[in-house]
Amino acid sequence: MDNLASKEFEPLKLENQLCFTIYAASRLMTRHYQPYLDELGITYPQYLVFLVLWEKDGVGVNEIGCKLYLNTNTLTPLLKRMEQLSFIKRIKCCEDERKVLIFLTDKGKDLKLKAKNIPEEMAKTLNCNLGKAMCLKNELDQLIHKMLK
Amino acid sequence: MDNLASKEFEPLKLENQLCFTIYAASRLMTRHYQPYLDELGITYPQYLVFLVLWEKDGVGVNEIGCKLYLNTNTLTPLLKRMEQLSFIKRIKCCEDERKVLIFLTDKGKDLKLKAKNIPEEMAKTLNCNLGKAMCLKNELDQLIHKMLK
DNA sequence: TTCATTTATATCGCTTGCGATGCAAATTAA
DNA sequence: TTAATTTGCATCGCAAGCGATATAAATGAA
Repeated sequence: MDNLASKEFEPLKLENQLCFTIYAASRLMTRHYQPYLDELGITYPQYLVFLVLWEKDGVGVNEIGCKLYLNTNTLTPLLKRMEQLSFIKRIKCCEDERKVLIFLTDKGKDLKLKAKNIPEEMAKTLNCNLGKAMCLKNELDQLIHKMLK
Repeated sequence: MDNLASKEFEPLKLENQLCFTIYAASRLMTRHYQPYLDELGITYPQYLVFLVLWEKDGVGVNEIGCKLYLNTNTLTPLLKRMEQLSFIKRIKCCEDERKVLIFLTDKGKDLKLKAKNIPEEMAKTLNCNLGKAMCLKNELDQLIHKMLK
């Protein structure tokens, strides 16, 4: 890290941008998942919605949004596509007619089995040690926490 | 990190996904830049193109794409919008008529001065130590390197 | 030279992502 | 109870991203 010691650290150089590294890592990660998700017939953001629903379904749109930091203007069309693919059902809540509850269909539930090995595959292909990955995740979580304030 | 020690580490849990953390950090980072970029009248991906061009302009579309890991199908419309805003000029290369060289206009060059303090502002608002940030960046660069192979 | 291949960029269609806005149901205040 | 406000979701419009495909210029092979 000569850049740190050197007096000519250039803040506007691309290679010094943490933000760009995160941005690039995110897009490359999505690409890296794609072949595996293609097999399941889903996209990466849809995969994230599944991760939420596999833990607990019958939740409102906004509850999914809170967990993924996504607004309804992104989620509504995304969820409609997932419904079109019959992975989920969108059902109006009886107690509160404003709410739309999201339920997994059998097809959606079954997908969990097919997805089971994806994290392992990722770790393998990225030659990624679990401890190190969780450490990196922790650093990023701290950054996220600062940005949410 | 009890998850690491515990036998019930659930690979499909959202909170255990490094990929999601990177994805979330990327989007939140873009949001975090937005007020600053709004002042300049540019978007975040456009800012990245500027970072490339401020270092060296008169480059081909593909050279920008290599540095940002973006393809021409993303860059062409993006660069056309930047030209519409008269930040850049797209000029056919004489020696090789296939190439389109991207040049900054004066307006585009002047923007560098206005952007000068953005990295510093970011570090400040994120309460981010330079050494730690570069360390995190280094970790992510290693991950990126694995995904590019 | 002529035709096939490669290279550089562009076009098309689709899915995010999100600001601005709309709308109906629920809640609160008066 | 009635009106104002809040809440939850949807719609619209635009800018990325990107796979698939197209096109024209350059290069290479015959």
